[in-house]
Amino acid sequence: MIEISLWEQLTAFADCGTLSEAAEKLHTSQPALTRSMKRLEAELSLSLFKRSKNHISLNATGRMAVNLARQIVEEDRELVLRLKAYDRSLRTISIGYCAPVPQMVMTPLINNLFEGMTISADMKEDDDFPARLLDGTYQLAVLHYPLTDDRFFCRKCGSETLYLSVPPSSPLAFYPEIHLSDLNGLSVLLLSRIGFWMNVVKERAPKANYLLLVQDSSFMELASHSGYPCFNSSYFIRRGSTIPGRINIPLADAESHTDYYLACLSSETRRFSTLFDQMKKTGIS
Amino acid sequence: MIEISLWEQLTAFADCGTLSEAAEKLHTSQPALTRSMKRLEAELSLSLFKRSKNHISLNATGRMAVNLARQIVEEDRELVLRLKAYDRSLRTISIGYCAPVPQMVMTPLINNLFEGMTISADMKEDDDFPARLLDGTYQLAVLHYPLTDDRFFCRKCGSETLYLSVPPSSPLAFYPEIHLSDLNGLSVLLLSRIGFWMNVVKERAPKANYLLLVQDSSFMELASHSGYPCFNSSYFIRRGSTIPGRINIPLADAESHTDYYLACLSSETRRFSTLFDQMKKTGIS
DNA sequence: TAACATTACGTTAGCCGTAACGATA
DNA sequence: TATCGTTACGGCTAACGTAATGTTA
Repeated sequence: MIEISLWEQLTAFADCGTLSEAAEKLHTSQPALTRSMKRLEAELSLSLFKRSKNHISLNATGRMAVNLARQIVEEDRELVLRLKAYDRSLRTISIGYCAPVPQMVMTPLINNLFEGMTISADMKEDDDFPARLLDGTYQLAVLHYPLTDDRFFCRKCGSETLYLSVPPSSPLAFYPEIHLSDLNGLSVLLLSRIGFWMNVVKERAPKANYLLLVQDSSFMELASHSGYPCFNSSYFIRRGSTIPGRINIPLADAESHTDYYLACLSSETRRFSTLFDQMKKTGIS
Repeated sequence: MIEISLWEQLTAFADCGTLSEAAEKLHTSQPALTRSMKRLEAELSLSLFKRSKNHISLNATGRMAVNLARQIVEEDRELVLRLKAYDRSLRTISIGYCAPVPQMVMTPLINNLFEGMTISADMKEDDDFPARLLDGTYQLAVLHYPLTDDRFFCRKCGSETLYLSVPPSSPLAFYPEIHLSDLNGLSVLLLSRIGFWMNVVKERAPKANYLLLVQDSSFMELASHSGYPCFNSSYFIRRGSTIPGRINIPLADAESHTDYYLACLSSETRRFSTLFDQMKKTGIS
């Protein structure tokens, strides 16, 4: 069995061209390399080099050995990385959220159920969530569309409806319902981290002037003290926590309502079964 | 960079279940293994084992590590084998012959052209010769059918016709030509190593009683001193070296005549170009 | 003469095996 | 009490670095 370090020294020599240079690169001495290469040849019972009195170079077998050595050295390196990634994955749960409300609802639940684990949450458009589940970036995903592929376990876990929030003084306040396209040309307050909702509103009202706010507090302040329309959610309205002095007007667009779906890999169904159960009971609404 | 020996010791432990048993299997001591496994964990900065005071077993990360370790240990082992095979392939030319005459003609040529190399020759039915060229078992093949696939370089290199050889006293001697099927029911002398010809005669005269002889000398002795029919070849007849006291009768079957084709991998065309040239000039006939 | 590979040689660090220890079933 | 894993310790060898040697461009 040939040790990785020998293969590594061989590839270093191939990269450098001379033993001296390779020795420097490897932070070792030239004689040490000479001996290693001889040891390698001895253990293989193969000649890998053409030697003249003060020059050494690879022969055909040696060149092939370098090709193979590069592979196994790289594999050894990757093995360590994969193992560390696996180990980390045992201690962390990464979740992709397509919208803020599911995260608000689920975060305390998950912290409770998987105590001691590191929880990492992403919020973004959920186009690639299936791929992220497959490649292990996420262990859980909340999407606004169901996954039917049987590599996944997927269940509906709630729904949410968007409303337009305006002061009673606003011209929009007189309509019984509003189309998102009515916002074109208007300035609209919007939180920046709202996942797939961002796509919805930008697609339906592309010509609105969106005032993007990173912080909730800034958003609330502006919403409370200005006349700009903004969005509210059935989740907050249902809980009576609306923006002071504003009314919520239904949106006519079908896209303003969505169902949410919780998904994991089929192979991990059992690991997350309690979470799925709880979400079925409580649900997002 | 983790050395292969450490991975190897890990897999040995996984196979054996206890360090003591693994130590025995590896012809080393138990404390040595304890230290190796601790060193492995230290170099990875990962915990791979659940330890109680007098028991040690793999944790989840450890089990994953074993899976990966098995792979790389196996790859290291295979690397050595592949390298040795490659080295040997540089010093040897393996040739598949579908019949004895091409071998007789080409052996001196090849020994001459590739002096110092080990020449290894196979003789057998040439069904799988293309596959053998592709997988590297053969560098050259002589077939009785052409290869049109452009992964191969293939040229006609001669032909041969089979005759029936009988004493003048034989009842068969009166026919101007004979069908192989006429041999059904008769005893026929046959050399055992005749490649694809064996299939030809056994297919055309399946009910003949073939007296298989391994050695040329035995065959010649019996052919000279018995009345059993046997086969002769245009190659020998053309050179006047027929069996004493026998006549050669043409065979009516189309299969009694064949063309020979010399083939190598397209990628090796240049390496063997001189041989192809010489065979084009001299040819088998 | 500068750069390179190899050989010689003294040193040392790392690994091993034996022995002792502690824990468990 | 037998088995197992860990720790301690002393010894040894394999690999190292320095220095010297020889060769080539």
